[in-house]
Amino acid sequence: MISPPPDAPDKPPGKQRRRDQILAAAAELFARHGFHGVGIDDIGSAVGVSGPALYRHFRSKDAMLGEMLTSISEILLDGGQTRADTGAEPRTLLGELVRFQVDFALDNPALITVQERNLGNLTDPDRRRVRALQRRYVEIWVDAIRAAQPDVDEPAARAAAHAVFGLINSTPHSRHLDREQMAALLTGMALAAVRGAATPASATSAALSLD
Amino acid sequence: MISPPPDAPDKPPGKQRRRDQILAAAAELFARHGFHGVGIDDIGSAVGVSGPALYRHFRSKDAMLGEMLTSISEILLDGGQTRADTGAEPRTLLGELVRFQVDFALDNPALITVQERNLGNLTDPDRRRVRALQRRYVEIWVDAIRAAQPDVDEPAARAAAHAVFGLINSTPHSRHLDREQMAALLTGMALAAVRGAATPASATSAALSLD
DNA sequence: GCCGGGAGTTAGCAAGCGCTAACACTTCTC
DNA sequence: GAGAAGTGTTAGCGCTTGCTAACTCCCGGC
Repeated sequence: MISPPPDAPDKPPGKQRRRDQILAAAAELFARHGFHGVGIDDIGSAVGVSGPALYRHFRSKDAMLGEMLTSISEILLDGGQTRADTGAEPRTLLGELVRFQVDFALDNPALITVQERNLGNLTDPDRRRVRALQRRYVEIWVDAIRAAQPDVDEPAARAAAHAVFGLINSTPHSRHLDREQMAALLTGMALAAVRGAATPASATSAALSLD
Repeated sequence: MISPPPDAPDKPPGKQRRRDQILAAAAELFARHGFHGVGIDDIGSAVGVSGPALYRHFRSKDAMLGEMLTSISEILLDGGQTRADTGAEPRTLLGELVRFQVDFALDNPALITVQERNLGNLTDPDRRRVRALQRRYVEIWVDAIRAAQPDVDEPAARAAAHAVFGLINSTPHSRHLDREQMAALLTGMALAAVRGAATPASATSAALSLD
């Protein structure tokens, strides 16, 4: 499920594959039933081993969720950062960020679902780590939005970023379009929504008027 | 001898108040920790009673979630249906629907969160009921979107509706604006997003161009 | 003044949970 | 070919969970 590993950590490659396989299965189950709704045995049998064998690869069930969510956050932050570092034109950068988030959400629906729903099930240190990474990712978006639309103040841009995430991450809940159509639709809607975040007071009446 | 099974929501008003109080507390807890992450004792102590007292009001913990989610879905469907029945002009109706959903999300963040995250924890019959109600609500939106923008085909309109729900329901995750500003921002973004759902193939390039 | 039943209490059960212990088998390495 | 390391197994522990049982208290109606 994890499309590209963030980087190849200096672990034995065979063991790393097993870990990833377990994490992918766990992500699917966590997404469907929630963290506490999934047992160790469920995860084990999903990868063809039974129960406690997982403790050869992870210290605890909490550690699985922790590693899952930190790796997602690192992938997103990394992807966002490299795109921001290109110094592209504001509207182009915004389009790139949207595309990136859309692609990730479409390719990893289970991971997106887990990240949205199970942040509260992390241990305190893990949650702090993930929150910090997420905050930096949001900051990239806030800067990009404000660069493209200077009339949006910072709190509004932050709220707008979260709203756009909600829009894009709605992917797992609707599956009636093929991938390319869905990507195009979400990209178009997300960019339009960002434009709609400007001058929110008048946006409503403008939207209600006929064009 | 054995007291009657308490599962009739339309009974004495005093008892009804207690039920609602319990459901509100449970919603808050379910939203924060997930269904399986909350114990009967947690819910009880949140309303000032301890543990098994809740079984005077609900048949089971599953029944609490079931009643919670069905009542949300009924409220949303009802609100959507009455607005659709006014026969208002398409763009006006769309604005009304957006406003309605925005208000509900801003006023009931815990309920919105539970509905988004804990549908999978329902019993099978409850889930079927909730799903049916939700489908009818989405259908109202699909019709409204297509009435306002006939060039959007039905599957795209359905996906767009889900995306707009994701946008609006992102409310619980961002709390840096006051209620009115937040409502205006979300309304503006949602309506812009719906407009952006038209002609998705060209929307991306259009959005990337300078205005 | 009693009494029937709604609403609460504590004790405790059966099941399920995460996790450890002890052991078995395969695969490198020297 | 022996040992180490890695990956799996089953048995079972201690704890928590949802829920029931048995009992108490309060309160309105006759």
